Amino acid sequence: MNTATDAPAGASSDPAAPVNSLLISSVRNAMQVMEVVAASPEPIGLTRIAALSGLGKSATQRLTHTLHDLGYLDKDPVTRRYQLSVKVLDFAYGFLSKDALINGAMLLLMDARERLGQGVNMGRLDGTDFIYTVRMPGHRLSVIGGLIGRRQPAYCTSGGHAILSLMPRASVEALLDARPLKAMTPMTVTDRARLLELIDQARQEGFSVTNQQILIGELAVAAPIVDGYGLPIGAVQCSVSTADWSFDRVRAELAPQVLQTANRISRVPASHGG
Amino acid sequence: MNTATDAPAGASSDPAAPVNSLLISSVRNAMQVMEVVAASPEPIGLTRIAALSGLGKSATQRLTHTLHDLGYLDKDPVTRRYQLSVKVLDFAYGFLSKDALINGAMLLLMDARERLGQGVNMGRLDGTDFIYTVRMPGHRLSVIGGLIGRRQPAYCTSGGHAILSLMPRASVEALLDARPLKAMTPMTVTDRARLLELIDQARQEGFSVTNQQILIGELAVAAPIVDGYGLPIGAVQCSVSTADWSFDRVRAELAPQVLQTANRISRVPASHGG
DNA sequence: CAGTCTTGTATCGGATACCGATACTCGGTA
DNA sequence: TACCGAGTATCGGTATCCGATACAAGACTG
Repeated sequence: MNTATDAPAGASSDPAAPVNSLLISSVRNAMQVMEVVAASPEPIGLTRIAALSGLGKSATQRLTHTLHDLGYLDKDPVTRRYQLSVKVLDFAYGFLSKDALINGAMLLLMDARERLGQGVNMGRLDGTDFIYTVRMPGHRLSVIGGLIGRRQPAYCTSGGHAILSLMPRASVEALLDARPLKAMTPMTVTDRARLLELIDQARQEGFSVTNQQILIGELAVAAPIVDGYGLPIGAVQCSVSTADWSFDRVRAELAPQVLQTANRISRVPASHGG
Repeated sequence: MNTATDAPAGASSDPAAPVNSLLISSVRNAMQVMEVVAASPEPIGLTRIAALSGLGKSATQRLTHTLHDLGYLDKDPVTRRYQLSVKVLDFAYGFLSKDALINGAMLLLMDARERLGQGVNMGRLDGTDFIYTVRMPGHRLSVIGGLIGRRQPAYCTSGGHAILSLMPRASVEALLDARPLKAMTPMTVTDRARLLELIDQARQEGFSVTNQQILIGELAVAAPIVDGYGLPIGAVQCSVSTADWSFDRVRAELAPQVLQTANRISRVPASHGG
């Protein structure tokens, strides 16, 4: 019974070219489970994983079992809840260790931290998010929770503004329209036009300073890193507390240093894909 | 308890309990692909992935396609080679952000870095490896390549010795026997008896100092972190260059501080699973 | 402590969708 | 031009997932 007429129904609707390569659903499902577990703020049980991932209980059971067996999920023997295991750091290491930008930037970031006396970070755009790839914590607690892989919506981070400032207008607008602009704090700018202004300003000045957009009491400054063609591939970022810093002082004292560091990284020979 | 009466060889084979839950092979395969790509020192093509993972070309094609489509693999449009994408950092963040030990230790590690004037790290055991979970780079280049997720055989790292020193003798021997003791440098101790001595010494002193076991020119010192039951759950580690430090000076000046830091972390209330 | 609910574990069979085999496209090379 | 190696695509058989279902084990109620 060759279901000749039965075109590739289901999700992908492109009638023209649903070529070979449909997705392998179990992989999709397994990754879904991994993401659900990763996103859960605490160890998570089977039923909950099934609910959040939209998979059936049986499927979830086999998936968790498989992932546990492969060593990617730890399972509390008494509560039977799952969480990610250390093994996922292998992927992080695989990524970090061969990313040219990160390796080229490390020393310059360490230098910058020393000169600034503040923690500095590096990150890049992924979809509509700004995601941290390097964190150099400063001398004091300051920005705790400074972990690699943290994501924040690009529109409300200085790093996001810095990168967007060197992207074509159309891409910027597409990103802003891609999802609703939610306020994270009472200070968060969610007005589309105002955001475009801020991004324009960042383009003119070479850096972006944001005021408590993500977190009350946090000022952040960032400058874009560019590749050989002048396209933005990341940003250097530094955040400080309003307890110790004013917006203007950040602009005057930190911004130039952050900008300089970003420029230096941009010039590191093989930092960019080219 | 499956005492080693007669383990029927072959694949799964445990005659008693081949219960439900066999592994989902596509997931196994997908993860295999991810690991191969992660382990490859440079972007890697389809054929090579297939060869290294032991999968067929068709299967590999669909797996890479799927993983690419899901956003876990980046594909160079011209060379058609794959590498891990930033997205894998989501898993790292998912793990790091909810690991109690890491969160509890962060501030103390920053403190330690400041007091020592040296970079400090934290890590734990995973299988036979010591794996870094926190890296606080020091003021100078010193140990570059200091990336999260890096693995090293436990038997030739100070962190490994520190952790092993508080494990039951049988477990230690099992670990040492689990795989051949290879020398990473001419200085690497690969004699089983000698390793046991070093681990014993670490137990007595509370810390372990190693001399160029992994890398020529690198001295390292580490002390174990314990949970409420006195069981080792990680180690604080610090490595310095033989250019600036002697073995004895590390013992005299760094070891006590490292030990103290590890003890402090051990006492952080909710740092351990309990 | 019995009843009830919720969560995890297990089994089974049918339809699905993986994977092996095979062939085509495309660049680079001799 | 012929050759070669790497990536891409198609197709069908059958191994294998997943839905449906039922059982076991705590947790909470009354």
